[in-house]
Amino acid sequence: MKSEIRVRIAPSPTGFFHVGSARTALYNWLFARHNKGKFILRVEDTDLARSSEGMIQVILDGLKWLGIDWDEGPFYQSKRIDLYQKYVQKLLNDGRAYYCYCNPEDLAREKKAAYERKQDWRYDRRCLNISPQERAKRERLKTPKVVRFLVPDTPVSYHDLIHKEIVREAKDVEDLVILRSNGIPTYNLACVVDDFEMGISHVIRAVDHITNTPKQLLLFRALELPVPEYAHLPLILGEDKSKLSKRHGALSLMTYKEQGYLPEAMLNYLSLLGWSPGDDREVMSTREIMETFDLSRINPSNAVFDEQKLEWMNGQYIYAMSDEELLEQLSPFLVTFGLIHETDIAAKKDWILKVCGLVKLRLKTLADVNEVARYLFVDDFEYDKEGLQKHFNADTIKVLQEFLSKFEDTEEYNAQSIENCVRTYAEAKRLKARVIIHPLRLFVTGKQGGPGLFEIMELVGKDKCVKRIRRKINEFKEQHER
RNA sequence: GGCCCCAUCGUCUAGUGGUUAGGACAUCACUCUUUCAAGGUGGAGACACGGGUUCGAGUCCCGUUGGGGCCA
Repeated sequence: MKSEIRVRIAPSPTGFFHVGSARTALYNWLFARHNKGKFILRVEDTDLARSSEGMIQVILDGLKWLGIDWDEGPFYQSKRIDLYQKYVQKLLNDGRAYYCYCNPEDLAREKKAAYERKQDWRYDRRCLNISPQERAKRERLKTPKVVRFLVPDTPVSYHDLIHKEIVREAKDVEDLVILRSNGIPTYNLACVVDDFEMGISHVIRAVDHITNTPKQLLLFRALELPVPEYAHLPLILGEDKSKLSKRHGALSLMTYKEQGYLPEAMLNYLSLLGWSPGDDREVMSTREIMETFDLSRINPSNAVFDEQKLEWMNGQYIYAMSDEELLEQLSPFLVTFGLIHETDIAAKKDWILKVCGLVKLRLKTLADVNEVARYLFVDDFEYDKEGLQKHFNADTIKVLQEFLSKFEDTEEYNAQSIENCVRTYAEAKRLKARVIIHPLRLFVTGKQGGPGLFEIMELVGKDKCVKRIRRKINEFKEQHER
């Protein structure tokens, strides 16, 4: 019987959760759910100076938004320092680690100088065989000391689930620090201890950690602990093709939420960035993705985040929603853009539902509603400049003025009656319907395009339509009477 | 400077020795429409390069180039 699948994500709280970290979380989660395993959340916050409650919250919020739930944790490394120290002590006792009294600034300087001379630099183990007298002296002077791992002189190799065989020569691994002078463990040590303690079966992380893996493997071996499987995911790159970082502010997960992207669309898009189901499916439900997901179908090469495709995918999801669902998702945006008061939403529900049906196809993001449908809600909207050039002239003003009087006289008021009114008027005047429709649309909506004009006018309401048309007519007259 | 990872249309990808190299986004044209979108149809667009291996390489091996990453 196969033992339980247990995976984790181990983000460090930087106050920023970008789509790359989100994708790593997603793949771990998909893998766990697909295999009926456990997904564990662990916060790597040993770098105390840089983490805070708020920064951790950003990550939790991001995961919750995407609908990624975890089975255990969050565990905080900052609360497990004693545990790590115990393991460090064991390595020390076994002669697999040693104290190093070197001044970090000195080493950094040496290293920098070496790089400037275009030379490689590795720690030379100068503290490994320090004399007892020297050691006593340093201890007496309370010289800060770190613990270094004594890297064995054997090559390390392992089978990466995505990259196949990976081999690393011992000479290419330096004696890494595992415990800082302040008693805080470094990343690699804490990671190994936790992966063991938490029973992690598969470490699925981004490829920028691939160089840490041999070090961790050596640590596992020295500690005589079982080793998990490894899968190193390709990186998500920004448009400049560099690794995602704080610099790519736009690629913060929550920015997408604010811009009106749906979590399902984001999840779907992210799932396809580095993985594919093997056939031509693209728009897939989370369940479908979960069922199909397989580590063996991950593409090893880095991928550029394509915002346009995300937009397209989001549009697909919006279009697939029912009017009721859309209303729900859209409401906060309507309020934010000042299109409606929160308190009026319930009362106007039926009307908004109709609006949803009308604009659904034209929304790529929820935030697009302000641009696409503003005129349906409020009177202060912009008039398309090019449209005005085309239709804001004496001829159309004359036509619309005549039309307006007919229009005001109509008794019934719905899309059908409006259309009848427009078409009978056009026929009577031997005009093509579009000669009226185009300027009419511009005057009522400020736009040259959009949903069917008659449906729009029904939703805007007769009074407002009349008011808007008249406003434009008067404006024209004022400009030309002088 | 050392080490590591990667390499199919602009972008995301399918391809696992024999394919007219397939799909999606974006793009262009046509179509539909009162218009804009969406849709439909069609077009343009890729195996980085050089050596091998093989009857036959996008597919396997080596090198070059390019891109990316890591080095408390």
